[in-house]
Parts: sequence; C-alpha cells; structure tokens
Amino acid sequence: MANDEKRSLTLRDVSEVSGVSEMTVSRVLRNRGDVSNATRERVLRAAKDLGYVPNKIAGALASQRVNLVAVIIPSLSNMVFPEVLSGISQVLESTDLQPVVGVTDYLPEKEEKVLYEMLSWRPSGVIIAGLEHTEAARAMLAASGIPVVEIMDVDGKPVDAMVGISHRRAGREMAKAILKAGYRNIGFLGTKMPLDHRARKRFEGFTEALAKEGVEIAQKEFYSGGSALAKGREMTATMLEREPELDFLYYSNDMIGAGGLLYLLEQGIDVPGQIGLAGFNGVELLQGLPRQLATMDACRREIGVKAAEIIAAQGEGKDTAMVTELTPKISFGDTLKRR
Amino acid sequence: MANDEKRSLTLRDVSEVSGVSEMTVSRVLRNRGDVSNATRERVLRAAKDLGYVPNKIAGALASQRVNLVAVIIPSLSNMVFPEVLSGISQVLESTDLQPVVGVTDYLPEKEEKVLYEMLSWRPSGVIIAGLEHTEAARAMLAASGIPVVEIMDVDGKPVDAMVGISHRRAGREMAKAILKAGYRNIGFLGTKMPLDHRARKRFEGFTEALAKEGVEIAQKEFYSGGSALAKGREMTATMLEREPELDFLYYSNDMIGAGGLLYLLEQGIDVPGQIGLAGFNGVELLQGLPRQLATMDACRREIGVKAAEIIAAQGEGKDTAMVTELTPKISFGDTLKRR
DNA sequence: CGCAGAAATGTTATCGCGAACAACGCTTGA
DNA sequence: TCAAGCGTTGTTCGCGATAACATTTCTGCG
Repeated sequence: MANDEKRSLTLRDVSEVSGVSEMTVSRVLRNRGDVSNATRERVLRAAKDLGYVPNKIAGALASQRVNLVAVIIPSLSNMVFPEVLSGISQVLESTDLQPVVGVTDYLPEKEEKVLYEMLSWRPSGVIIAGLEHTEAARAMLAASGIPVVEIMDVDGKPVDAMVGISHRRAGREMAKAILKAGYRNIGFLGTKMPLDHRARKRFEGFTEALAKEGVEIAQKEFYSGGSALAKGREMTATMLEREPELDFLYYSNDMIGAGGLLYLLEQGIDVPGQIGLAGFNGVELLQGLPRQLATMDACRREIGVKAAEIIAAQGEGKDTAMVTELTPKISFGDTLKRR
Repeated sequence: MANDEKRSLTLRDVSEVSGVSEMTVSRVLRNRGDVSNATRERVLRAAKDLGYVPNKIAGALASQRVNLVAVIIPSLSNMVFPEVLSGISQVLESTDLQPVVGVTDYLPEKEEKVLYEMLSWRPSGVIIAGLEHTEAARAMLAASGIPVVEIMDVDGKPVDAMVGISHRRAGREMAKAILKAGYRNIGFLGTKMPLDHRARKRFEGFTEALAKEGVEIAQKEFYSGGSALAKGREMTATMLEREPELDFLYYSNDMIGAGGLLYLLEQGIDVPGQIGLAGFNGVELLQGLPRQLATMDACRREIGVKAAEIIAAQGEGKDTAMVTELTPKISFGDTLKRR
C-alpha cells in the first residue's frame, strides 16, 4: 500500500503499473473524457496501490487553473472571522473551489505581504476583509485579473466587488436607539482603533448621530491586547469610577460588553434601569450570559456566503452585483430599554 | 502601475522591459546568485512598474520545493486551535515556510479529503491534530516522504513525530486533585465525543483515577452543537435538578464550565464550598469571569511552537526528537478548594 | 460484410520557472 | 599584451501535468 521511495510518484509510475498512457491515467483521476470501465478500474487500482497523490502544482501549471480562493482576514482569535469563514466554506463546498486563509493581524504591511504570497499561487479569486489597503495591495488586486470581493464593510470604494454592512450606519442606528430609550449620559468603550477601520466607522457614525441630537459622548476608553472579557470588566470599572453619572455604555464589541455586563451585575447595578448597555457583533457567546446583551448582528455568516457566491459565479462567467449591502438588525436583549 | 491585460505577467515580460534575460530577473527576484546592483535595480524597477507577481506554481515545479506547511485541525471556532496556529505562525515567520490551514470539523472522512488535497500541493511538512486517522490517511502520511507532526495528544502511536500532552493523564490528575480536596459526589459534563478522541481520553483517565479510589461518577451529561456557554448553563441546571447532592462538576471544556459557573453564581450557590467546578483548556476568556474557574492548561501555544520547530528543523536536515510530551499544570482558580 | 461515426486511447507541445552549466567581459599581473 | 580568474549574464533542459489534436478500436446498421 505505502511507498517508501524518496522520489514522489508521478503519473508515469501509475501508467507503467496499469499499462496505459499517462494521459489516460490523468483522465481517469480527473473523471474527464471517455475511459472504459475496465481501464478506469485498473488505473484506480494501481493509483491506490501505489498511494499516488496527484501533483496539483504540475496540474495547475499545465491547465492554468487553480481551484483555490484566497481569503484574507485580520484575525482568527475573535469570534467574528471564523463565522465568515464558515459561510465561505459552506458555499465553496458545493463547487470545486477551496478556501485558503491568510491572517494579517490588522497590519497593512502584513496584509500586503500575505496578499502577494497568495497571489503568487494564482488563486481563482480573492476575498479580503475591509476596503482599506496599501496602495501596492490595491494595485496587485486590480492587476491580478481575478475576481476580488472586499467584505465586511461597504463604506468606501471597492477594487471590484464588495459585500458587507455599513458600520457608519450601524453606529448611527445604535445611537438613535439609545437616545430613543431616553439615555443621555453615554460612555464609549472600544479598541484602540487606528487600524480597525470598521470599529472606527461605527464610532464615527455613533458620535455623529448623537451630535445631531445635541448629545456628546461623556467618556471614552480604549484598550488593546489582553482578554477582551477582562478588559471590558476593567474598563467599565474605571469609567464608572471616573464618571458615576453615566447611564449608558456602548461597547465596540460584544466580548468587552459581556465583561462590562458581568461586572455591573456583580456590583448589583440595575441594568438596564440605572445603566444601559450595548455591544456589537451578535456573537453566539452572548446566549450564555445571565442577561442578554443588546447588540447588532454583523451578518457575518451571510457576508461569507454572499462573497463566496460571487467568486463562484464569476468563476462560471456569470455576472454578479458589485455591491451587496446587508442590513444588520438591532437586538435589544435585556440591557437596552425599549422606548 | 497596474496592468489590465487578461493574461498574467511572466518573467519574460519583466525581462523584456528591463532588457535582461529571464534568468537574471529570476535571480534578482529570489535574491540568489550574483547580480550587479545596476541590473538588480533596473529589474526591480521594471517588476514593480508592471506589478509583476512571480508564479510560484511554475517556480515550485521547477525547483521541486514548496514553502508551505499543511496544518490540519478540527475546528477554528473554539479558542483552542487558533492559539496553536499562533504558535506555529510565530515560529515559521522566521523561516521561509508558511502555514496553510485545513479544517476537518472532527470528521475523519473530511480529514482524509483535506489531507489528500493538501498533499497534492506537495507541502514541506504536515502538522495534523490528533493521532487517530483513517487508514488511508495514515498511509498517505507515511508515503508522503515529508516530515509529519501529530499534535495535541501523545496517547498513541504517531506516524512520525508527535507533540502534545497526555489527555488520559490530564483527566487522572484532575480527578486526583478533586478527590484530594474532599469532593466525592462528582458530575461530568462534556461533548458527545465519539469523534473527539482527546475529550474521550480525558474522560477515561478521569473515571479511571476516580475508580482507583472507589469513586464513581454520579451523573453524566453530554451535548453537541449550540453555544457552549449556554449549553453549560442548561446542562448544569438539568444535572443539579436530577441530582442536587452533587458536590463537584467536571466540565470537558472551559466554555461550558464558564456557563455552569455563571449559572451557579446566579443561583446563589456557594462555589467552591457547596459545589466545586473545573474545566479544561485554560482559555483566556476565563480571566474575565467573576470567579476564576479551575482548569488545566493544554499548552496550546507551546504545542504549536514545538511542532513548527520540528518541521523547520527537518527542513534543514537536522534530526529532532520524535516524541515531545508537555505537562499541563492544574490551575486551581477559585472554584476548586485546595486540600 | 463493410463503413461511418463514436468511443477509447495515444502523441505532441506547452505551462512558467529554476538548476546546471556555458559563455561573456572586465580586471589583474607576469 | 595576453591568459588566468572572477563576477556577471545567458542557454538549455526538464519539473509533472493537461490541452489539443491524432490515431486506433469498437459499434451499429444498411
């Protein structure tokens, strides 16, 4: 069954064993073209006995086709991108395409490097998070000649196609809901965000909508690194110490929101009576919390699905919409009064 | 800067623009061999102007070398594997190797498929989670002729190298610690684990060590799917309803443990006085909980680091240890009495 | 039985790059 | 001035597969 040679097997080895030409072996293994059942079986048998695994490198070079889709995202360690990936995988599973993931750690230069690396494998498409890239990265994407889908965000101009939500609008909507519920003394807690453009846009939309009603954010607090849950806890404590009059806390993601929620409950503070809370993302984690945190679904899975569908469709020559804006819905949970 | 042709660029295009041979361009772009500064700069300039990205497919075929390391893991959506990955990436970053991730969803057939797919790209090494694979998968690994490191687990026989902890031992140690603290009426909560061999082994070690002291697990509960935090909560409620006399709950992972902890605290139950708790993995999340859950670190990052080091070393022809067993440490937290 | 047309199989020419070796040209010292 | 020596650049060939076309072997039907 196994083979112990140093040199790896080729079509030629299989063809010699099965007594047909390399071309026929190739046809059998790719299920393409007419091959009689007898030879097909003989070839499959030989391939299996030898433990032959086709060399896609050579195959790709010869056929000028690579069944890979580059997926470039900032991080795997929060809950958001794995869910996007799962949407992508689900769709691609029914095609012959395969996702390959690259992680950028929110660093533009690393993004550029990862992109270069992936493009050098000539994938069939690129799905990349965000609309902000280095100039070189944009140029590569534009020059690549393959379908490109920028995801998560629609506040900007895409190289090619984009699928996402408007984070500015998400921030605005949340602000409106908060104001409508009667809160006025609002604190914001988020990541240090020079490089997280989507968090920044939410923040901008949020402050903008507040300003329109003459409200200004009373307190801000930013973190970076560490356990988000713990950070949410700490930041909440710090902020309330500084400004006990706050009646609402808007967190830029659910994890720190959850940390804040746990802290407030521990302190015996009335949520949402005394203080209201809201996060962002709609992560699954929230379902296990003592109280349901108000949040806004970022449509992560759906974004992955749509993006993959675009790539798959373009692979088949079909035309597709260039911009797909999804609309997140507020979930009020138990931490944001309704009216 | 950008190029709009349909056909993608080749060395030839760059060579024509810069007026040297393709070989010289190749040398410049790979930083290999002697090239005068004048031509080097001319070539780099041309490549950049054209937006040329080398074709690694052709390069790999010609050089018979691929700088990819296949990393095959069951899931991305829990906290455990991303951390392993981060260890791997960190090490590989200082080499010219690059990880490529494949996900199996804990399904042996999918693992086999993913492995086949990855091997067909002729990577420089394979890092794969677990010691249990289909026979075909084992055969492929053995026949591949490249370094293979099986990770996470050392309770079994590896194809080649392995790095991990003994989950049987981890289960035993936790059992001992629990007994030593005086608990006797113990419940177990975990995943439905026919396919999660490591969870199964922990469970086996756990029951075995209890049995040695004449203790038997009083209640068991298994889940699958859904939000782990919420499941932990539900299962804990169910279990205590069925058997209020329990004085300890051992969870097969920290997420469900955290759900249980939150539930118990809400119910005003004295932890760890009335009921003790422990989980497994040592995930970062725990740091934000109201009380520190007892757990056992799975050495995830370190496993990734060691595995990557082995691959990197073998790439350079160095010999390495075939078995690396790491020893997890119990962290008592606030939910397991000390003696 | 014979021949058209389909089915099955083989042949040849790439694909884009890198390894190995060849050739070039400039410096240097006898 | 010229050969040796070295740094630099070019040529040839092949990596392992597939596309496109060529050829052979079956079929079926008049």
